[in-house]
Amino acid sequence: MQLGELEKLVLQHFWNVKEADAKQVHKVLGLARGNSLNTIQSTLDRLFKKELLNRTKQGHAYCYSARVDREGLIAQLISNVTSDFVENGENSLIAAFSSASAQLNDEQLDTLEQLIERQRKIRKGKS
Amino acid sequence: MQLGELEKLVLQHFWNVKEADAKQVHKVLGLARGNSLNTIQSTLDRLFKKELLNRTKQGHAYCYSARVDREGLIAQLISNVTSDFVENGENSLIAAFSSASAQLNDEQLDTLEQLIERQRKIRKGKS
DNA sequence: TTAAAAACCGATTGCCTGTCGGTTTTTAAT
DNA sequence: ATTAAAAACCGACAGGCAATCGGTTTTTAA
Repeated sequence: MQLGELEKLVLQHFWNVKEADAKQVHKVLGLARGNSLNTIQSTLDRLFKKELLNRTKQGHAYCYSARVDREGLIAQLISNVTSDFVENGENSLIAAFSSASAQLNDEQLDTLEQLIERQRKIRKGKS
Repeated sequence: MQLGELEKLVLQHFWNVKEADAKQVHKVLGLARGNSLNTIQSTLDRLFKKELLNRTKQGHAYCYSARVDREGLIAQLISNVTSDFVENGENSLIAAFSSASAQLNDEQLDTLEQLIERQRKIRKGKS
C-alpha cells in the first residue's frame, strides 16, 4: 500500500489531534498547502478505505481519528514492503532486523534488548 | 522507490544466479510469465538505473548482477518507507518493534535476542 | 561487408495519488 | 414543512511509475 505526501501529512496530523472533521483538517493542513476542502475530503476518504483512519458521523460531518498509531503504521509499512522477500513463517520484523542490525548503534541495541525483556515480563505476569 | 512484481522477481533471481544477461533472465523468468525479451530488458535497465543491479558489457550484451543483497535491500526499503515517520536519530526498526513486540511469540523473542548478541560479538571482534 | 544480436527509443496501458467541479443528500433554521 | 447551507458523494482529469512491446539504431562477429 502506497502513501502519498498528503496522506502522510494527514496521518501525522491525527497523531497530534485525536479527532477532527474535514473542515478542521483543511484549516490546519490544507490552507497552508493550497489544497481545496474537497482534496482533503478525498484524502480522508482514501485513508478511511485503507483502514488507517476511523470515522463516525458526528452530527453534521464525519469525524475522523487515527486507527493506527505511529508505531503500528511503521510496523505495517515494514511488513508490506518486505513481505515478498521474507520466507514463509519468518517474521518480517526479525528478518528486517537481521538485515539492518549492523546499522544500529550500541545504545539502540541496548534499547531493543530492554524492550524484549519488558515484553517477557508482561507475559510472565499474564500467565 | 517503488518496486513492481517483475522487478522483485528479477532481484530475487540475481540472489541465486550471480550474473546473467537479458536473454538468460528471459529464459528463466520471462518465458514462464509470458514476458517478451524486451520487457525483461526494460526491467533490467530500470533496476540498473535504480542502482539495484550492476552491469558490464560482456562482449555482446550487458551482463547484470545484484548490486545489493537481500538484507541490504530490505534495509533500504525499510528506510525509504519509514523515513517520513521517524525523528532524526531514531531508528525505525526500534519504533516498529515497540509496536509489534506483542505479536511475536516466545521463540521469536529468543531469536531476536540472539541476533542482538551476535551483533555485539561482531563489534567486539572488530574493535 | 553484412546479417544477426542487442541496445535504445517511444508509445500505450493500468494503477494510484492529488486535485476539484458539480450533484445529491443531510442538516438545521425559519 | 420549506429551504438554504453544509457535507458527502460521484466522476473526471493530470501526473507519476511499472509493465509492456514494436520498431529503429547501434554493435558485434562471421
